[in-house]
Amino acid sequence: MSVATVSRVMNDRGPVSEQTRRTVGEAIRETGFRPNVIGRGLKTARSGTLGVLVPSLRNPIFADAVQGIERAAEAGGFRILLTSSNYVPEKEVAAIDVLLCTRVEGLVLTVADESASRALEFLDRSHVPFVLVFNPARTASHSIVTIDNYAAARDIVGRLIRMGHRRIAMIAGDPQASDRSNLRRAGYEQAVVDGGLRSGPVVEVGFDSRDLERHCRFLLSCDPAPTALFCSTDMLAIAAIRGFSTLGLRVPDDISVAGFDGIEVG
Amino acid sequence: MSVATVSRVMNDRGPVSEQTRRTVGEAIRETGFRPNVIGRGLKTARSGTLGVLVPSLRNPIFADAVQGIERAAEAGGFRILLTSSNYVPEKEVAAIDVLLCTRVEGLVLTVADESASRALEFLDRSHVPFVLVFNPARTASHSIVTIDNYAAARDIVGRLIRMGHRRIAMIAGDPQASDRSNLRRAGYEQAVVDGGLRSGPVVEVGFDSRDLERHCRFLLSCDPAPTALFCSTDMLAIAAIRGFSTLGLRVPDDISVAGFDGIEVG
DNA sequence: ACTTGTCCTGAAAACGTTTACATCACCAAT
DNA sequence: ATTGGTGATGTAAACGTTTTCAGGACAAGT
Repeated sequence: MSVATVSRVMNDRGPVSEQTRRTVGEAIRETGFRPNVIGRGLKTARSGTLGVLVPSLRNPIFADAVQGIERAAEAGGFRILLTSSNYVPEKEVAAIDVLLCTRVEGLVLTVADESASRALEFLDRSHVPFVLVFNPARTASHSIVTIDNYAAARDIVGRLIRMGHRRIAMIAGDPQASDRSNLRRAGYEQAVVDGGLRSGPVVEVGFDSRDLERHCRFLLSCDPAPTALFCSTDMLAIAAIRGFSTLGLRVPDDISVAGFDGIEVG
Repeated sequence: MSVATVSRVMNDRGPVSEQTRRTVGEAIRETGFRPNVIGRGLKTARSGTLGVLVPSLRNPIFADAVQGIERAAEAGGFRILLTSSNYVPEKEVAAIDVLLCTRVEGLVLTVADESASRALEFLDRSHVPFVLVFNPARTASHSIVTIDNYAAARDIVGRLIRMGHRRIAMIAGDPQASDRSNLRRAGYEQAVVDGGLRSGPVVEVGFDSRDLERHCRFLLSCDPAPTALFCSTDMLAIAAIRGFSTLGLRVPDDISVAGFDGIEVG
């Protein structure tokens, strides 16, 4: 019973007599032997892991995405190494670097757009396959999975117009931080023009949605006051709903609020 | 410039002349050399990874927990290997097994209580340190991090009573699935008794909270109808709020709803 | 000149696997 | 009796590190 034989038994590879197969099997059970995948990895040059990088798990859209990635990875026999950047661009590159050191066989990631180019050229040099999620394609050679932010935003706002709204405000994310925000805003503008309306009050907010109540108050003070609000993310929409409700307004009775992402709220 | 020297440079360990340090540094930069942590792991018997197992990332309470774990792990120089069980007990044990094969140096996990004993004896045999989260301690020798579900539930319900409610319903999770649910229910009963009230209508639901509207309708049909509802999780509370609102009720005007977990909703 | 010490560097073993190759026993066909 | 094939098993090298050990160079103190 050499190590080679044990390896053959564990992997069902190569000829092994029924006799030894049993013997080895018993020994494994008795000793609680567990193959060391890191030893295996060294020989086979495979880690069996995929790296995942998201800004934060506190946004359900990323949590959902990770959940899906995990499910798919498991089905393919991969484990996932999870890291989050907390929206800090430097941490993105650093995190990718440590993932590469662990020899992940692939990466699934969402990066802040401003740092995309830095992170991307870093990745390109690494020759590890990667997929961008929620990020617009920078060059044709990258795989991405995302949605048509422009068209979707246009559709949502179009729907508000068809519901009879004539004055539609928007809360947009930081235009520096993300192309998504810009695309969604462009969709909004297009829909408003298509509907023959004037583009309503638009406020741009950073990542910090804590003082959203202030923005809500501003929107209400506009003349004419908007009857509907389009937010570029669901997280903003939720914050806006809360903001309006602290201000004594009812959603959707007093003002309609539409979000973007389709987060599951319970 | 032997491999030993390179190793010394990379780890700042042992004496290296300034001259070679520079030479090696340049070579590393030129070739884009990245140390192979899995080779290192083989020698040092350290993987630098922690295993994390949660039921699902779709429940924000777990997503938040994972986020926190990830932050702490990173601070300690660890990476985390994330798996989820989807509430399937068999997958829990299987997942733990693959994590052990990858030689995680520790585990942080939330298991379904019914499978706790199986998973736990499995872990005990492995001699890998682990911490249970959201799980009640089974034996004194296990590390856990959780809360006093009983006392917290009692406090919440006590607060509802102090707010003037005299008829308080409860929606409890599956009593088979989780001790949490039972403890929270016991806290509820205690608070009701302490308040000199009769224990209101209580419905028990499984994992599937989709037909919660039906339960809401049932609660409203009770005589006397409850003026407040205590739910054993925030997810249930959210679902209940939605249920009531489809039924045309306003929360909290028409009925108060209290949850449990402190999920961040926006 | 000699020891002694310090600083630097390389050789080699070890970690736990996989795998190419060699060996051996056995049986069948010539 | 030889050859050849087949199936079972062992040997040893290899993967990329770390680490122990053994030099080698060189200066300083005797």
